[in-house]
Amino acid sequence: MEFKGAEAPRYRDGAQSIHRTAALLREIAAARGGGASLSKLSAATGLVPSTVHRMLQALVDEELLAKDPATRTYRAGPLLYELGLAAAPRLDLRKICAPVLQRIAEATGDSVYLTVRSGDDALTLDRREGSFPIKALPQEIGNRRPLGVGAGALAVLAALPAPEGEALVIANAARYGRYRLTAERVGTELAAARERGHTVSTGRFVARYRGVAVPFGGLETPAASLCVIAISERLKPERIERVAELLHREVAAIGTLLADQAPPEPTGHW
Amino acid sequence: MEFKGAEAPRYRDGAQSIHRTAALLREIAAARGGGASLSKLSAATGLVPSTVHRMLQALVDEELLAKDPATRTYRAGPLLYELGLAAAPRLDLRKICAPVLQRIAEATGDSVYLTVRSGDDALTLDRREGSFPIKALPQEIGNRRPLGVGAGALAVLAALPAPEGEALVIANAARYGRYRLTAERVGTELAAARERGHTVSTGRFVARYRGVAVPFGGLETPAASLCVIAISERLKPERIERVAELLHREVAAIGTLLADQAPPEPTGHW
DNA sequence: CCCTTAAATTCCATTATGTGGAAACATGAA
DNA sequence: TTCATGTTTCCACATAATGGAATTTAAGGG
Repeated sequence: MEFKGAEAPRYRDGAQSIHRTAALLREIAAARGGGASLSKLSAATGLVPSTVHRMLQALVDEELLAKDPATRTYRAGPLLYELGLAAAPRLDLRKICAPVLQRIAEATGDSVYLTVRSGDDALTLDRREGSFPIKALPQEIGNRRPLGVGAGALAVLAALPAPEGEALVIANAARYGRYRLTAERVGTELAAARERGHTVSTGRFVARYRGVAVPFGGLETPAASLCVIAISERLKPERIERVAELLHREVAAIGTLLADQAPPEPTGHW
Repeated sequence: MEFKGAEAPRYRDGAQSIHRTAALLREIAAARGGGASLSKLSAATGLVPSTVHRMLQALVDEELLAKDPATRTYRAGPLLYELGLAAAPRLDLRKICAPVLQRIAEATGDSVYLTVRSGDDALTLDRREGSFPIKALPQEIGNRRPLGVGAGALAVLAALPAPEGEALVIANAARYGRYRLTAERVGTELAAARERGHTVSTGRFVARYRGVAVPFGGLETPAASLCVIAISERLKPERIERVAELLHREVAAIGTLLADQAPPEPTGHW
């Protein structure tokens, strides 16, 4: 058995299949909207199509994934939902931030995103739609992308201590190409974001939308960000500033909410 | 490689590892409270301990599971939660039933459970606590057990067409031993439940609690049940009848809610 | 405390299992 | 139609997963 793709086997023992399976699952959670095709998954994981096909079939058999026969795309399946129920987080950031998202959506009329770090990825943890008729919904709840891709995911990086953030940019270097980015570029943006206190999306990947995000957490609590996204015309420079200020105020509010909540439980994840 | 346990390889191709992994994950979701130990998982899956150990380690590496170092038990990990987010169900039974559970909890003062079918298992989809100080909380959200074990899971069976229900009892025959049950016994209880319209737990597995459940769904919508659980003293025969009537009324209410909702989407799961 | 038992973990020779190349088969575009 | 792209099946091969045995660690019991 040879390796086709770039990633050398990062882990030790006889568990290649489990690591490959996990990589596939994460990759499927990265797919927007419709789901992921076999060839996309093959390219993204560096596994040959026949292997991916066989694995996907087994995962569908187990209902970990579901296959749309019309489009031949794969998406997260019922068993994943059910297993997720059993993994209720200790610190339910989604619940805690729900009223905050609501408030921002009402105040701005635009879409609001809560993004957190998960390993090398940014994860869309929650979303609220604003009242403005043209919805900017580039991300679904549960979607993943490399840290640094887009305003929300860049702000998550900015929530981390600088050395850690930069290390993650390096770690993700190989993945940025798919988003028309480079590690250098992300590094520069990250530094700029630290200066400014907020991020603005470059519109490099999704042209018609623009986003503003403010980081929070990163030490006791997970690195995260609040992000407002709208069509570009609705986010001209002067409004960006106003939205950023609003987000900063709400981040402060979350800070006090978290201080109340978080009894430093030794066990486990957020 | 030989097979130690009872189950012969149910699936075809070169995907043993994926099926074993899925079995492990399901088994961990079956564990109450603290989590599952390696030996329990080994026994439950029929895999030798060294194999289970290696797989669990890999799953923990991937954060699909988390290990409590103190008790050396395994439970669902953060990545499962995150992947579950991406698998939002089309028909969100949990959301739809939320107000119903709330109402029942307030009316009875006892714990209320929403249980659904997932393959050969019953799955605790949601729970609400009543005001009575002694809480009957034998199940956590996300917990699994074989269909037929306990009032709620027996009522789920009763929601299915009789032949299908009986077939599932046969399919689960080998698993009932762990719950001090037999397929015959479950079959009898199931028949009785169909007569009566509701189930009452025998208290065979959890002695100090008693439960009453009423089935619903099973055709267009997934087989499910509403269940009220309390300490045995609070569920004497005459109160059981009154609670069962209340549950029947609420089941009817769900029926109309579902009729409004469910646009028969061809794709996928509930 | 020490002794016994059970469970968890590591090790490693063996081979069943997963692999990936190649070829067949679909699908959709021009 | 033909061509190009993506999906699926097939199968000989060698790697990766396996499980028995040995070792280590923890949990009781007296």
